[in-house]
Amino acid sequence: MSIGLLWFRQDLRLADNPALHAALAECSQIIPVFIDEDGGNSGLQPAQSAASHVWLHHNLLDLQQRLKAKGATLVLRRGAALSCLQQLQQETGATHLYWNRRYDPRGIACDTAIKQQLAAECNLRSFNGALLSEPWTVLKKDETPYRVFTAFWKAKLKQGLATLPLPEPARITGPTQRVSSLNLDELAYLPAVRWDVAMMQHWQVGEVAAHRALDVLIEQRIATYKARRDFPAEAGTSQLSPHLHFGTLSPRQLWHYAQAYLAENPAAEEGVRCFLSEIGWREFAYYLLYHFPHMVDGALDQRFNVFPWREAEDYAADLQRWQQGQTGLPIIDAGMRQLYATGWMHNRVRMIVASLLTKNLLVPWQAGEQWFRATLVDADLASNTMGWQWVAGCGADAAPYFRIFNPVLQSEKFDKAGDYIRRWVPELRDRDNKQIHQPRERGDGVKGYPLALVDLKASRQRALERFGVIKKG
DNA sequence: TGAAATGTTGGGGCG
DNA sequence: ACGCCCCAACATTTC
Repeated sequence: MSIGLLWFRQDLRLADNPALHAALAECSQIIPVFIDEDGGNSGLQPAQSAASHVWLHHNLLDLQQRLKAKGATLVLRRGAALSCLQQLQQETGATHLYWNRRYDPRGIACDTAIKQQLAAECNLRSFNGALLSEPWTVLKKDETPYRVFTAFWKAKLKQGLATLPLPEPARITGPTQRVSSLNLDELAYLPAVRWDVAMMQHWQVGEVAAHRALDVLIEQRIATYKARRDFPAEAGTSQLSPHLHFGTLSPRQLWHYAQAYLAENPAAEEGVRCFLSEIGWREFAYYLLYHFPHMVDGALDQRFNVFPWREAEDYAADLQRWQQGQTGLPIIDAGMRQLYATGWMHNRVRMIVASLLTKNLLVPWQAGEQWFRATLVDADLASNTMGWQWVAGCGADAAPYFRIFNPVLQSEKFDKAGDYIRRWVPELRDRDNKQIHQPRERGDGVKGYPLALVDLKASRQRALERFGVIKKG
């Protein structure tokens, strides 16, 4: 008789789950487990990913219920993964251990140690559940990793990605013995002050909800995705990012459903291709993180190691106004308030607010990345790191140093009627459609809204001068 | 997956 | 009728 430990991490789904699939094929009893590796005093403090922890709480609740309906009970533990798994193996006499791989440096180090330590007691098997293909399978001719997205994506598409998603199992047989578990509440992923309740009104969590959201994307949005995704007032994006982060959807499922839709609707090709290339950017993010692990906290482009960002005591007040959506720049404040209220921000606006912080305000990208990590329900180390470095100009395929967004022009272009701004900055509701994009100036008669934090023209000039140093290498 | 400065062109007003 | 100026509207270059 074989007993399999199935370790859930960022793959909180039953369908298209390779580790689960293999465990069911090889074991007569399955013990699903989730470990709170960052709880207590180890590693990151909870506050550093507060919003996504709220999502995680609800997602674990969903997984618990779905597993129970199939016949298994989710075991919750807290602590270092290695010791938790060692203990579980001894308690249960498990013969196998299964997981889907992760690609961040800490995760890889942890998993490698487990493989070494548990190999004697357990048959260990890991799978790809998070990516279309593994990072090490795509390299340039000279066997070094790509640093340019289009070349990377072309090479990846050329691999052929035809594998069909795995089905959801009908039944998962749990162990005959009782396995002790923490209660979900003991993991304390919900905050003491319940700001999470309002935030979660914007979301539906779990695997069924993920597939509903996918249906909405395919049936209502993907055909017009290319044309509509850039307008933050519209529901033109997929909004699947938290589902991808926690794995209630796999990129392989997205790929398959989108291709199936395309086969029936050839006219939607442009939209489908555009959406799939966004999945490609996610692949690229994981790929870069795997090949260049120092990206987590340092610039990919080493020339930026000596870049003269402002010092913390100098930028602290500006950073705070940016975080609170009180910069006096309408599109910026709209975005930052949407983020704080809903745990999500439209991608176009993410680029605009990030450009302001890193270029106009010369605040190091790490400070912005940290705030996004704390406030986004989709907070994802790989995507977040790549995105911020891309905007700051120190990443792969990065925006050149001179590409500085003008938030007023961006606003006029992508929120022409001011709907997005009015939704999130009610102080400006009564401005006309021309005025609503403009920075708050002295004597413009608007009440209860701050004067602009920076002069856009002067701060642009300052950034050009300072970033110009990088150009010379 | 820019913005701003600079260059070019062509229509209309006007002397 | 003609040249001149102005200035959109677009294109190109530079940061």
